[in-house]
Amino acid sequence: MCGRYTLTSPDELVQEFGLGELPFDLAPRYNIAPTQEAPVVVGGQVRELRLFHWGLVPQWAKDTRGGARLINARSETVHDKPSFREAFARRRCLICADGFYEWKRGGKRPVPHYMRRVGGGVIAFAGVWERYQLPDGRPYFSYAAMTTGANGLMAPIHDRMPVIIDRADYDRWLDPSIRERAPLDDLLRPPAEAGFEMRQVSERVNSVANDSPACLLAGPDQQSLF
DNA sequence: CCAGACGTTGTT
DNA sequence: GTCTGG
DNA sequence: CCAGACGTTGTT
DNA sequence: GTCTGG
Repeated sequence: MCGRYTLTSPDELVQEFGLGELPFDLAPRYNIAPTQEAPVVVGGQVRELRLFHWGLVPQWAKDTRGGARLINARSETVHDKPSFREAFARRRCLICADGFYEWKRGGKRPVPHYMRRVGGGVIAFAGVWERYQLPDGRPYFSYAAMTTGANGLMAPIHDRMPVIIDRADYDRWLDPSIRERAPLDDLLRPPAEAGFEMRQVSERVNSVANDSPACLLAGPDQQSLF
């Protein structure tokens, strides 16, 4: 689950996360895919926007590709999986998004759907990140998106969805002094469906080469945007 | 002790 | 690196 | 997540 | 079928 998402209005990140200004240019994105770079918010003294690669590479991995590249982390088990345990305890982040895709399977081909806040708006996924050392000594930063069970809106499409952190909980999720699972448990439940909307979208999104507003055209007739 | 896995998803 | 399996 | 490749040899 | 790339 959660293998593609959007960040169509990056300018909203400044206000949403209380950043001074964007530290780099961000183009609107309609089809963010694993291995690509995308912005996340990390905590510490102050919140900071960073560009990390989607697909967590553990420090022990032989390289940054292949099987040791983890795009999702199950919230139910993240705290004791060797690949995620330390990242969950010490390196949590907020993944900057404003919608995400899920494919409904069972027919002859998977049908893409898109969930967003009603009318749009920033969505922060719960993430964990890692710093990997490349052979030449440079760091490679990466992240994984936490998943949880589907809420009522998602259930007809798929049984998993990303963990979504409410604005009021940003500080707690990012707080590096919290290293246990228990004080974060209530943040890892399926999001309330109120305030979200979902609908079928264009199969254009299937190909990562397509990163344009056309990905969001309503399916199957693809005649209109939201 | 060393060797080998370490993850999620969906599908069967 | 750390845990599990043999 | 889906799309697309998946191989070697010898010859140019 | 399975792996890699984006």
